[in-house]
Amino acid sequence: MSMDTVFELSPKKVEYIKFINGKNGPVKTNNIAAGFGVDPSTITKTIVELADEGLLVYVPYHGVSLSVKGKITAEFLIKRHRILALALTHFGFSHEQACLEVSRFESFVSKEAIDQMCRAMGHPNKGICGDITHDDGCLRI
Amino acid sequence: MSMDTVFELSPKKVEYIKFINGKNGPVKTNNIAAGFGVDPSTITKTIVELADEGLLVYVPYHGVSLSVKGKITAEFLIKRHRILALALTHFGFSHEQACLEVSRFESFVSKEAIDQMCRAMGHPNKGICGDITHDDGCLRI
DNA sequence: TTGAAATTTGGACGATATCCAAAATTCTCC
DNA sequence: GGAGAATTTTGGATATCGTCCAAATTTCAA
Repeated sequence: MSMDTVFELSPKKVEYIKFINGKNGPVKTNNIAAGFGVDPSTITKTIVELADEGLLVYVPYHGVSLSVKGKITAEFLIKRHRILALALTHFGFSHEQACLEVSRFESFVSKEAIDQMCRAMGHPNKGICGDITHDDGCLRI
Repeated sequence: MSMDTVFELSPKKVEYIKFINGKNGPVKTNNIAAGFGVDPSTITKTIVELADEGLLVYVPYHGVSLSVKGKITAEFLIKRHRILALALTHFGFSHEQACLEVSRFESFVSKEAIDQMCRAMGHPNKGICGDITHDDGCLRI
């Protein structure tokens, strides 16, 4: 996964990363599975992939946490969601409508586009489903 | 395919429908295949699916044309692209940047969202890659 | 009419996401 | 500390999407 494609996660992976980010400490497989109404084995398979991509620290049978890279990714995913939803409110969308609509397509929007929109909106701090933070979303180790 | 999901076409199908829309008369398999740099058999398989969905009139070995439903769909797809690209220019995107970015995610944006954005922009007639037409995108037969 | 070109068919693959059943592991309680 | 319960993983299967290749079919053109 190159620098440019770091955030090209599938929609489901995006949701899982955000879910894990919203929990404290290691998250159990059944917890995620229950959160999305899917079989635990589905979660196991996906978290193994996310761990292989370096986004999760996975201890089999004990749960997952975000790696540093995963945390930075999660922060970008949240910012992306909030910037896009905020942008839609500029077109008269209600908060719910904006959130719902953005969830349909956010996974396919590039970091460059988000940066541009963020800049154009003057780096807003208030999103419609939470605050917006402004690190640059790039991982340097 | 219900009324609500008429426009839930995959990204590739969206591209193929737009491509066929841009040609006069029946379009040959090799023409589409060359346009996208894929094997002709890939096109055959996809156009059979689009014909099954009622969007194309397909005469094996002789080419495809848009059905009435396909034409209306194509017009919506084009409008969606142009409305979204125009919206991005409001955030400082260049025309090329906007077009390119929209092509990443347009397939996942609902008709309702486009209607809302179109309304908010005052039903603009000038898009950035062509004019915008304002039928309602619903097929009634 | 016959060989070349175009097209379709059938089979395969990889990626994504899902399920189920069986095996493995961990936990809990006595 | 052990036995049974709960959790998790593994392995296999399915489905969709988009793709390729090789072989068969059909059409076209000289």
